[in-house]
Amino acid sequence: MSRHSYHIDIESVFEGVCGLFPNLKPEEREIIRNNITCQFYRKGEIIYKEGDVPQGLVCLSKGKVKLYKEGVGGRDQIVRMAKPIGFIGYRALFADENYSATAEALEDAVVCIIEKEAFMGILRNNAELTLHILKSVATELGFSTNRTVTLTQKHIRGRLAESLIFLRDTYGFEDDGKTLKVYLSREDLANLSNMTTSNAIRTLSGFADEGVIELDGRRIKILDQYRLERISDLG
Amino acid sequence: MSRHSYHIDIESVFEGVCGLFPNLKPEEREIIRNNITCQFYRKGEIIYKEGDVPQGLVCLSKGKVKLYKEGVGGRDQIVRMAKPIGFIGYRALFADENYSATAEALEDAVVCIIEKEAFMGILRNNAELTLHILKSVATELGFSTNRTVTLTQKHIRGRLAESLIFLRDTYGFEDDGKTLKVYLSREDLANLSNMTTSNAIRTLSGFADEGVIELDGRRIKILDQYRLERISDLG
DNA sequence: CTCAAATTATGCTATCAAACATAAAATTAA
DNA sequence: TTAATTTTATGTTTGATAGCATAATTTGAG
Repeated sequence: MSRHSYHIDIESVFEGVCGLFPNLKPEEREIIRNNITCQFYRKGEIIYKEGDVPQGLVCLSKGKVKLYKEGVGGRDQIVRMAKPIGFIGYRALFADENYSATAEALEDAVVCIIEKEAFMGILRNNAELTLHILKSVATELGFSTNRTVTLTQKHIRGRLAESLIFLRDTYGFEDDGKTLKVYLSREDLANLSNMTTSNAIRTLSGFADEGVIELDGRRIKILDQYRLERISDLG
Repeated sequence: MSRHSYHIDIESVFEGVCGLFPNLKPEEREIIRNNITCQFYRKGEIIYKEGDVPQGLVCLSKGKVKLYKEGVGGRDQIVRMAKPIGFIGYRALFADENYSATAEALEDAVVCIIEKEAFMGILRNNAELTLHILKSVATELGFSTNRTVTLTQKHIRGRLAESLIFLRDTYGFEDDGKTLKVYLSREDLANLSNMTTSNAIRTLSGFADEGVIELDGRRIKILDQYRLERISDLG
């Protein structure tokens, strides 16, 4: 963990962010350039909280972030896992609402914010860009609806297997081609899969006993992807 | 139920649809006018199926529609309840995907379709309209995420109470100010609330015994909104 | 109208997952 | 380092909800 503040190369962060937008005009790039601010967050720090007012479009330039909602009985539900380079918190911004989830850094992270009105001004004059974003949000709505069904209908093993597959698809593997490139606590894994921590631990051990995965602390190695997918599909 | 095809006043349907869009230019209205087709569906008929390819923007002009996904173990999950005048199936259209849910008429319904390319052409040149739609979809994504949490974390009574409140907010009351203006089977109510039909029947009877609602076949009269909301909030 | 099918109702049983308890191991702080 | 705290692990109990069975009622088709 870095002791003092981390050096942020704003120029490269800016280029990274712009790379997410299709066909920006020079004057639009300039507006973004003049309305972007960066910030460093250490592992475990909160980037924004459920209920906060969005100040702009938040871009995750470095580090992984979990987004979660506080559940009815204290149990959190992770609703999204973000990776760099990508946006977080845009749903609330575009819906003109307060944040509906809390964003927490899972690793040291660099985040930049494009000031709200500057960005919305670009959108109001760029239908292509707005349509591009609409497509992303519509795709995400599809994921969310699917998730509702699987989280409510699959059994514990199916839900956990699906989460592992989801993590594989989101973050990929380490160089060995087997170890998930994300290191979550059992509690986070539980909150992602809608189960208690004990059940996440138990079920994970079960998968390990069956030889589907291998565990080493928070390292999860997927040994048998086919069987994992079958467990997920069968519910 | 009308025996033969129902007479559809295309002109008024067209005006109804355009009323959902802000500030349409005359030439845009003209494009829509020339690319709209109408169809009548009887109660119980399928408007489109999960997996079908969207042919355009579908507008529900008359009648109520349920949208559901087939669940893992045969149990369906209702993901949206649509009312006139409003759109259905737009998520798939904007995400450029096949439909992710099936749309079924709960009553005799009139539906019109604005041909896909004609409509997308308008969007590509109208950032204000696209932004307006983006806002709607972002708002709906918020609902969907909320729903995931409540459906997974609330107990049966809380889920059913929430569904009744949702139906009240969506369809409102009959003239008596108490009877829900939508008549669902117990199975639909169960599929909306993520529970078995038996449990929907049982829990509904429980609410009636407690004097929170009054039942008369599919008529549901909400007698005590405050208590119903408390049941929903407590989970 | 008459019969068949679907829906609603209710009781009983089985089971999955939560809750609780305890302890070992790992991490963090002093 | 040691002590405190958090995380992980595992066993047992409890409880909510699904599953099944049966019957009454309603709806719809012919």
